[in-house]
Amino acid sequence: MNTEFAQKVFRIVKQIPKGETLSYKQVAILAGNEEAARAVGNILNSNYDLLIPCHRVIRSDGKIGGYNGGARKKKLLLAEECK
DNA sequence: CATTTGACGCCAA
DNA sequence: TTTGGCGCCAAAT
Repeated sequence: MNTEFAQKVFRIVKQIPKGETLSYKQVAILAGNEEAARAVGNILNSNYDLLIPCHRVIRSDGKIGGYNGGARKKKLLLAEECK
């Protein structure tokens, strides 16, 4: 990475409270690039950081989207912590 | 260095 | 409402 954008993305996603979910677009906006929703997902995927609750980041459509460990697991994980 | 890829998003049929 | 297609960005090839 080494890019400010990626850094912001990580910081933001890390700060997502338990039970909260943000869309890639929202993260992109908070990161400073509203039109970088795609890049956000790409960054999380390329830099899967266990310190980052990327499972809290979903699509703006409300769909789960993708996940390194499987979208299914991600959904279950969210349901479990949102509890 | 140029091109493709991909965990997205929005608009038009 | 469900598809398809286009546009966007950063990272990987």
